[in-house]
Amino acid sequence: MKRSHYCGDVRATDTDKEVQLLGWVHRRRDHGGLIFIDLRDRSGLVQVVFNGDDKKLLAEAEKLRIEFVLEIKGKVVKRTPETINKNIKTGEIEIAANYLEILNTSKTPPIEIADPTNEPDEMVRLRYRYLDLRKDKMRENLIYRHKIIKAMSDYMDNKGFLEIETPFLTKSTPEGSRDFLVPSRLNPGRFYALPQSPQLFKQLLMVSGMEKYFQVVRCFRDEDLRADRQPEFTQLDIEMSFVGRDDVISVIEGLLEHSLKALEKDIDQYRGKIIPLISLPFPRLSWEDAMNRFGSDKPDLRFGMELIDISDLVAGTECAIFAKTVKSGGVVKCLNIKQKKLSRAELEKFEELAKKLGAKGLAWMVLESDGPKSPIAKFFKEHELELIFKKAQAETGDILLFAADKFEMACNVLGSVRMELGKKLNLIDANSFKFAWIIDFPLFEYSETEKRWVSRHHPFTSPQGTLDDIEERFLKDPSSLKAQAYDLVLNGVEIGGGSIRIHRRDIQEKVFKILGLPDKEVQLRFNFLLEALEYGAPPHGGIALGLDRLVMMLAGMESIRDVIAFPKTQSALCPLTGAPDVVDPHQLKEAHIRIAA
RNA sequence: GGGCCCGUAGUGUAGCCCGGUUUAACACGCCUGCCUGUCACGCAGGAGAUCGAGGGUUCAAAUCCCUUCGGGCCCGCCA
Repeated sequence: MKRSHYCGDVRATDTDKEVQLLGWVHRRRDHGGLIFIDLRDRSGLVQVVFNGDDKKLLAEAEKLRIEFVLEIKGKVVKRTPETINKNIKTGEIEIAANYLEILNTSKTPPIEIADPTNEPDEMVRLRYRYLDLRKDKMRENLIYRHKIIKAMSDYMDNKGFLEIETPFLTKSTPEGSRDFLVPSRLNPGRFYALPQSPQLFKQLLMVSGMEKYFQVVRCFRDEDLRADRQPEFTQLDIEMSFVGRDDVISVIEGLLEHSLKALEKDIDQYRGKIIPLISLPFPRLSWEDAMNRFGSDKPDLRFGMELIDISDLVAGTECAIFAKTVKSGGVVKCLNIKQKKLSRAELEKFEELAKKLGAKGLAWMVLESDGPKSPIAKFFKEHELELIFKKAQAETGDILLFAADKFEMACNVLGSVRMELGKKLNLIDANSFKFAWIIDFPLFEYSETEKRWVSRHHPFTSPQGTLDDIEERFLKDPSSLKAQAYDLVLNGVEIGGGSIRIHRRDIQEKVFKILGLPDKEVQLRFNFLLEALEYGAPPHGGIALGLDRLVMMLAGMESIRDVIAFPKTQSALCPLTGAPDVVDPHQLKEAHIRIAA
């Protein structure tokens, strides 16, 4: 049984041809003696007519219901001008059926496949995912995803990269996210871990002399879920030998340019999608600039409203909160909301948000024609206010929001407020795609919970500078050490990150030491890496792109789940299969596992 | 671990604030009948809901209170 055409591909040029179609009943319009069926397959819709000339066939067609699976044979006929349907690709023709076989019937589906406006509760969508995936939106998203990943693979191949698979059953490493563990039946009491990323294997492949590696690979992290985070997700993982930061960056820029262009070819398979126009090279911002100007290490560059640092202007004022903050090494920053009205209640909402994020408060000034209305204006002298207004380019009708805190806290708080304002005040053009590189990240950050310095990227990231430099600067101020790391950001979302790696044992050991990892632990967990670095490891570096997130952004979706065929709920459950589930006691016994009750 | 929002026929919603004229409404879908040019077909009729679950307040609870379950968004977490 073979089809002659896909439903969506039949055209006026096929007129008078006998065709054979396979598909699902999308909609039916039963006029009694005349029945229309919209037949759907992956390619789209075509109208099939049972015109009543053949009474037996018509009687059979009367049995048809939504989502029945059919084999249809018939003749392609041109529609009369007044019956042409411009809304579908096949609207100039229809199929005059002369044969119908019902290959399968269908219960009434809990999801209205033909109605794009009716989107059921996500629980229903995931429970009946195979039906949800029949809808245009999801089908188009999955095709779009396939096309872009295929284009990426082709590009990598053309550039001489080898796709090499790395193990899923691997070793748990300290640092980083929580591992998913897999018990080893053959080795009682021992566990594999699913990889958080193929990081160490791709480095070992560089030691192996593979030079250019890539992999479209699943990664696993047992952390709490978000709209853009799933416990398993897909990366385009890349590693190269003998490269520096700019080499990696230019590969990715070329990759994205190529892949987005390739999407244009198949645009009719995912109508409604925008193919972003991008211009190379992407802007680069140092981490510090990104924090200073946008209050985020993944700034959304689709709108302005940058943060303004007024620390030097308030240090000597009588505004105690501001002056004290600056004196103790913190910063005072503000946002200028140009010519927008916000009620006192709305301003208080933003203060609430700031406090939730850990700020002590959020001060505001409403610049009215008769002067600034503000709880804190009285602490400033006239000329002090004027300097602040000048720096913030504030004029009557503007509103200023202030945060005073340690550098990162003040930036993050105003950065979040900025994003909320951007959404609330409609400053964001949903059709624009702003890529940017964030570079010169700090190598370490201090973990308050662990009371020690931890890697901001990962412990294999090469520091900027020489070994002596590193020792000296670490002793003086660990936060001043910069990493040879880079993140790719799109519209305020981190879609990739990478670094030049450490390829010398002595430096790697030094970093482990700084991180406070006991020698024994290092020996146990990372000895294989340290050893490998001693056998002619070339300088190398790479990057990984989060493909789910990238596709989500490009496809205009708000959730990563809309570009994953079978995702999990926020509590990491699969409503379709019921995973995770209890297992048979025999299986537990074989895995040498006892459940603590 | 914490904050916020949601849960009403198969699906999407209204009703909830301020308890009683509600016999829980509307749209889609479903069922029956009619219909030869529709394409969101139309027309006539019909079935379908213990209002997530449990408890409480009250003469009276979808509506108020408490508990609990499930879903979503966020903070923490995500080298």
